[in-house]
Amino acid sequence: MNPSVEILFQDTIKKYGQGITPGEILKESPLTNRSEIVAAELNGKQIDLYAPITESGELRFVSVNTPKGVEILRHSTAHIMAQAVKEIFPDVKVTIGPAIQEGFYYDFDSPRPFTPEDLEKIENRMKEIIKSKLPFRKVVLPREEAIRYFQELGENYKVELIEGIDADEVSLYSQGDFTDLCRGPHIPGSGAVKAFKLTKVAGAYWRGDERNQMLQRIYGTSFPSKEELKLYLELLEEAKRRDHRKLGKELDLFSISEEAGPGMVIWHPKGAMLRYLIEEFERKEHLKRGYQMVVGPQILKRELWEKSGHFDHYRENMYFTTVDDIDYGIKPMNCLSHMIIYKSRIRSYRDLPIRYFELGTVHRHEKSGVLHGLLRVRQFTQDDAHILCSPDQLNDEILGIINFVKDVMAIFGFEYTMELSTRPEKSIGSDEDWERATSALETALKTLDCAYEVNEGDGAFYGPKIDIKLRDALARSWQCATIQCDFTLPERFGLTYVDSDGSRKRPVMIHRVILGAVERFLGVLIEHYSGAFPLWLSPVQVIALTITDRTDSYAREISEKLRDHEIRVEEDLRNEKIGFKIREARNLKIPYMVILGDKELETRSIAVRKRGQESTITVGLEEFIDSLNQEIRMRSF
RNA sequence: GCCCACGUAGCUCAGUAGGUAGAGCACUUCCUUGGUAAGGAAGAGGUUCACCGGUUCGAUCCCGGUCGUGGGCUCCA
Repeated sequence: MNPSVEILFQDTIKKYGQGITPGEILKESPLTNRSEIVAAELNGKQIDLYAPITESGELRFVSVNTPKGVEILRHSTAHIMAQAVKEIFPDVKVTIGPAIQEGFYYDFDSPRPFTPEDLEKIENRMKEIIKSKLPFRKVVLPREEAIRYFQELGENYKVELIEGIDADEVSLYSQGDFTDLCRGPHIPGSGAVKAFKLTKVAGAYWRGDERNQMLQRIYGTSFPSKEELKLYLELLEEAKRRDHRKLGKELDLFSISEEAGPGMVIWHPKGAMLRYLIEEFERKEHLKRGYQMVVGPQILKRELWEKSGHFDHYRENMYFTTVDDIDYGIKPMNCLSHMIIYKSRIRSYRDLPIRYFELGTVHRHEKSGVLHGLLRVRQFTQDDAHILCSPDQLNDEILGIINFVKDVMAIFGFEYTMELSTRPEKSIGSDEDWERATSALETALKTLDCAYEVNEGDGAFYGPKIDIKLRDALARSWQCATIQCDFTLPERFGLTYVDSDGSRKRPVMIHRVILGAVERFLGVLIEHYSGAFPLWLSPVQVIALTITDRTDSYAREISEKLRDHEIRVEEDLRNEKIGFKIREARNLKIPYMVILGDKELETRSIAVRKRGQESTITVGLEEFIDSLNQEIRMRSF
């Protein structure tokens, strides 16, 4: 019998001789985007365009303009980079080079670090490789043979990788003289790379383990077209413009002083105002939802941290101090005093749920290398709450928290993703507890129709959790809110309540934050709004600009009246031209300028210029105040 | 904590084959009273180039260390 395969493609089945390749089928297909095709899928499995087909099935093509296609393109670009690196630096050893979210990287073991000049050289060599349109070839070798092959080349990392693969055969891809261990698939040839750029060098541990050898990682990216690459690079530029560290300085919001200490934020008047506004907002929102405000001490005796388990598990991240020969731990979390409040009297099931809220300032000794502007600091304030409830209240409580998060994020205009993390290998608590808590979290997510991902085994050792990650204006995500169930602390601290039958029961504790840390949230918020805060959050809402000093007293009168209506207003009475004052007010992104000259003085009016607009409108002060108040109430952007 | 890069006036940055440093903005004073994105002039400002050591007749520049910042890695109870 003549071996043949039946291929379903675009709703029709056709017979081909065995060994036909997707590339050949593509050539005779009526597809109009043939030049975009980088790989194929046979029965849902990705294969190379030049791979002989040996089984029947449904064939699809993968365009470079799809997420799957661009991943293949980037992965192949990483191989081309490795080829260039090996050609220029033969004594470098290759390790791994996957595609990642926005590009690719490849880790090398190099006797000396790469320099920016090296990157340029590598880029140039890559361009030559691409120009010469080298075909990619796939070879399948028995495992042992592949190990021998890489052993001879001295590529011990590859040998280690293959030794870890549980299969009889492994696939190798070559282009030119370069061969790499790889599952594939790959683009048909180096000519398919249209637009790439190497972006940075960095250190990275072999297999991501800090006990291992530090490797040299080169990051790059690759796009189907030059235009897309350009757009991406422009996005990076935009990100730099929005960087909260840059805007924090320009708008005079905060500083981090070497003198004071790394990871310690110093809030300047405008930044402190921003914080105050956020905190006021939070207090109100929590009171509305039945939380009680509490305040605990900044340092608590060391024994208490031993009792909670923090001393055993978290000591490295804590600060300690000794006063009158007594050891204290500076709090890295707020839960302990909340539990002391709970324990201060006997609780009935009628008291539950109890929701304690604290804008709690904590200190954590984060490793020096991880500090980053406002997003990772050593002292920060959490909008922290601990909910103590009976097991059957868990569902409603979690539902309430998720709704809280949804409401708040809508006000700021954030998009977000949710992740449910389940029981890790090392954990404490009974199966029943874990099941109940996990299902409570899951039920709430489903009830509220939330899209979420599950991270199996990624929960805390004391309970499952939901993490909410914000997407900022540049589609980067930041972990802010988190909801964690805890079975340990109520146990360790002997928390109980008296149930309806008179028996003592153990409450469940939920740790949760909505914004996370005020510092981090503000950092993300600054970038989200690009420093142009909505009126209700603007540290300065209105600035009064005078044209000549003839209107100085009128300006003072106007701003005083605005201040009487709790509008945050500044005056610019400097001996400068109006164009100059407007330019500065624009740079400071103040929502409203009120321009005051002889004309306005004469008619007792004001000329209002709104942020983002070129022209002014002349109105009466009362009318202006009314519209400001309305905008503030709406919290609109 | 690890790898790499960087650290010059309040800010953004230039500079020196190693001979004790400059611009713009900001600041002060004066002139200018000007209607929608930078009016003009003068002045002051660095305990001398993050800090500490070393090499040198001499170091901001070379070498070593420390601290800090940035990009990554790891971590993020």
